[in-house]
Amino acid sequence: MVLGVPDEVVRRVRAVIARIPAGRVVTYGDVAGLAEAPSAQVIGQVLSLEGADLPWQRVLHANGTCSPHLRNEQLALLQAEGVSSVDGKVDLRGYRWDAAIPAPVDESQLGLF
DNA sequence: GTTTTGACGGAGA
DNA sequence: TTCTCCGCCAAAA
Repeated sequence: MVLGVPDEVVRRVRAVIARIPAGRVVTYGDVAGLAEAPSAQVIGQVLSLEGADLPWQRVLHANGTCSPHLRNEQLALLQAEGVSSVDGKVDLRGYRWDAAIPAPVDESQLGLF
C-alpha cells in the first residue's frame, strides 16, 4: 500500500469522491467520515497520490476555500459544473452534498434552514 | 529515531 | 466575518 491506511479505506475514499454528483461539493472532513478515514489529512494524501482520476475539484476545505496551488483549477472546474465561487470561496450552504441524498435536491429546500 | 512537511479542521482573537 | 495558531495523521528526509 502506498499510504498508511488500509487499501480498503483508500478504495472507500476513492469511491466516495467518485460518487459526488457534478455541481455538488464536499469537505475533506466529510469524505474522511464517510470513508472511515483516521483524519481529513489522509484524504489530501490519497487525492495527491491516487486522486488523479477522481473529481478532486469537488473536495474542498471545511471553510469553503481551497489550497492555493489548486485554486485556479478548482475554481475553473467548479465553475464549469455550475458551482458559483465568490473570491475563491464556495458557498457550502448551497452546494454541500450529503451521501444520504442520492438524487439532486431542489435548491428551494436548501434555504429552509 | 527525530524533525519537517502537506491537496486539513477547529477554536480563539 | 476574517486571520492566526494549535492539533491531527502519515510520509519523506
